[in-house]
Amino acid sequence: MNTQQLPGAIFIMGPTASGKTDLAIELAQRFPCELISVDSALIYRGMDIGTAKPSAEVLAAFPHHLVDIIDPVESYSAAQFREDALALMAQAAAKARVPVLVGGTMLYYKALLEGLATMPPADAQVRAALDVRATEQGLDVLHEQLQQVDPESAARIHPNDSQRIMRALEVWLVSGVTMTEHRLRQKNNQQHRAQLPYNVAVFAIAPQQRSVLHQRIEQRFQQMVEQGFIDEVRALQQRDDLHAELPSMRSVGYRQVWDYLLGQYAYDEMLAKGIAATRQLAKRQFTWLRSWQELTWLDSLDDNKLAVTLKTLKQSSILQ
RNA sequence: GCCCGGAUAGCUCAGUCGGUAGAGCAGAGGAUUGAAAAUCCUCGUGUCGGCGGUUCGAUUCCGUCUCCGGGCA
Repeated sequence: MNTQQLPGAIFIMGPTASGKTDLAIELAQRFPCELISVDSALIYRGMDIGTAKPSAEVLAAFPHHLVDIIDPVESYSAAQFREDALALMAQAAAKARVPVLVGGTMLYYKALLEGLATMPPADAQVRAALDVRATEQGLDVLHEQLQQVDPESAARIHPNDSQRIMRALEVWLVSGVTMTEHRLRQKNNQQHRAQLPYNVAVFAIAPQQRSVLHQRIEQRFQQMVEQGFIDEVRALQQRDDLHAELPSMRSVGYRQVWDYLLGQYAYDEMLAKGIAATRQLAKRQFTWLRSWQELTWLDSLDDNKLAVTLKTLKQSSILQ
């Protein structure tokens, strides 16, 4: 199949604080498109400052899908994202608008592009039980059990990787089928299934110098604090249904401010830890980006990046 | 001015009964299938403050100087 007959789609990836949103908006000003956020933190309502969510004004002028879609007590997933994004992309294409996926949650892009095995979703009760066992018996016992039921997953997953050990056990407990088997079935089906039915242009935007990104991250964190980030977290903490273990409250910055408000460390320490956590996030995002095939790199500081982007889009026939 | 502590990795500090040193944090690289802003793995040579002395050998002991704490005047 000739990809150029397919509807176009644009991915704008990049580490945090690289200017992804600005580029997306410049595109939205120039041709009909639908902005779809690819961000595991922007989904939460009431988490605005610390997630660097575009302002209400910007969102009103340039609506983003998948922003403010759930409450911080709830959780989302790569699988839900895939489903939501596919539906939104189809809607956009039906209106002859180009879907522009913008954000830094790289697993979401991967799930969208490559699909996921058909495995059971998270099961709160099973997870809670596994948590108790991990605390009482130790992670080793869980890893040993995984070794018994699914040796291939056990070999792949490090004995310290609590989250993956528990997920692999959860999949087996809930479905009665090992994760290895689920993934095998996916692999065998994949050949018969269509790829993502879009002609996709992938961009990665970042400053060329890591030190520049680090400066931007530090500045932005300071700004967040000046704009009332602490109060935002305090309000979340005052709700009696939120706690530090929730995915939402584990987000970069929120976790550090949460602990600071509990008196676990001093103000300066909180700042330093919040900034460091953001730098570490950016580093992990770079690891994903480097391993990505076929992407066009844009320098955040390059004044011509919009022109480069438009040229690339024309070359790949996404724009006339 | 005198007395007592300090001075070791980017930061906080441990240590070497004399054989040139190691943790945490930061940083770098990697992994990543329903929590992913999550979770996890790997990576540690630095005039051991300067100069001199003792010694086969000093970051370690001695002297002296500098700087930083604290105390006494």
